[in-house]
Amino acid sequence: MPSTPDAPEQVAPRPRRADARQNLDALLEAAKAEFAVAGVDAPVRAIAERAGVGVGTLYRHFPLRSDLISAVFRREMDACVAAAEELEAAFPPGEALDRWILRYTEFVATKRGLAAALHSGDPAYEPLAVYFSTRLAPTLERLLDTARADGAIAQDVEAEEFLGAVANLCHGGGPTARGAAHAERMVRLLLAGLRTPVA
Amino acid sequence: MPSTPDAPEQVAPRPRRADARQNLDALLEAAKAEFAVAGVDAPVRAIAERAGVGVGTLYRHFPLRSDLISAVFRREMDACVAAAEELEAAFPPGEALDRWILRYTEFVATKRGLAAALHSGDPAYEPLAVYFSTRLAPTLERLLDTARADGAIAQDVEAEEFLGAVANLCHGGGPTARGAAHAERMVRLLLAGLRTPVA
DNA sequence: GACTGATGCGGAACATCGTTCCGTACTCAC
DNA sequence: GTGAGTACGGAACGATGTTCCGCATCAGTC
Repeated sequence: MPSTPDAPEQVAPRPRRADARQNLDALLEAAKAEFAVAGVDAPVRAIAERAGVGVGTLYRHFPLRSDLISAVFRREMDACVAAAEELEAAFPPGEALDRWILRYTEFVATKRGLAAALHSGDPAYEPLAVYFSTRLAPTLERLLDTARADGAIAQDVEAEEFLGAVANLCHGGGPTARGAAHAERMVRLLLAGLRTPVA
Repeated sequence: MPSTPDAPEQVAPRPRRADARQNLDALLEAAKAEFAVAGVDAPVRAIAERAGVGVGTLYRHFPLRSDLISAVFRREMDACVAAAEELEAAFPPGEALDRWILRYTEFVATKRGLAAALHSGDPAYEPLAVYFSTRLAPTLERLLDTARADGAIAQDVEAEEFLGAVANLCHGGGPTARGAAHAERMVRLLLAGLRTPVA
């Protein structure tokens, strides 16, 4: 990851007081959970309540709704990137790739409404899109390169393109349970496709 | 258009009283105008005010917000289909095709937020998606067939696929003025592509 | 043309949302 | 322990979608 500073600082620095740090973490966790069940349009009050905190506290840490969304997603993207490193260490390249893509699928599946937010034209989400490209894409690219060098996959594919395809598979079908299963089948199909020798 | 009844009746029949019919038309016109400037999320009160009626009147005609959206879009899709017939009569096949696609582009451009609504999973929008496929796609298919028979275009393309591509070109770039110009350039490029002889 | 029941209208009222504000409580360095 | 400053909670505000009902208006009938 060449052009990204190692720890892209939060917009606001981490709070000095211990209770504030605890609340911030609780908010991020609660927001993640609410987003998973209600999409990114989850009510602010529900998030605050789940975190055991008042809405004022939420707004202290995240002045705009989009700030909270961005923070949660950056956090989960970072976790996704970290998972890649663990998987690379624990599994052979082909299997690491498969496992990571399914991990990524899980990430995307809990982000109902995110695509709409990103395409809403609201400039508040611009940094999130950039973060997506500069963190996730290089990670997958590395996994793909390693797997290809190992002979695990045959096809050549753009990392960003592949990430987009998987995201579309997970979102396009709607939020039904049937849709989720369908999405996973399609993703596995994509992964199988990577094994197919080039014509 | 084989499987579509000629006049797919409104969910509610047209009102008996003359003033009610007038208000309904005013609401549809006002909603179209508001959607064009504010997207489909335009406030209900703004639509009612532009139509010169109270919100109660709006909700009498369209019990759910999605009912109003559906009604406006069906009306505009019908106008789009009607435009095709006029263009076919007035222009040679190739030019009729071009002009219709640009007409369709204009239609899609004023529908910010519609794609998100359609993919929201809300079943209220299902009939709208069906109407899209059963009205617009056959229309374009006829235009394409005629143009191909006339030798105006060389490529073979699925009507629905082409409609989707144009819609994505118009929505994907965001709602900026630059985006609109960009979209039209890309659409014209697509149309030019249809002329390219097959490899 | 007047009458009258049915039809439709307007906008106040309600619930919910994102966001702001400020008195109060807590924390932490000394 | 103490004080200064940080952070908290939730009431309050404005905007939204939606409901409700007293009142106006229309369209047949005599």
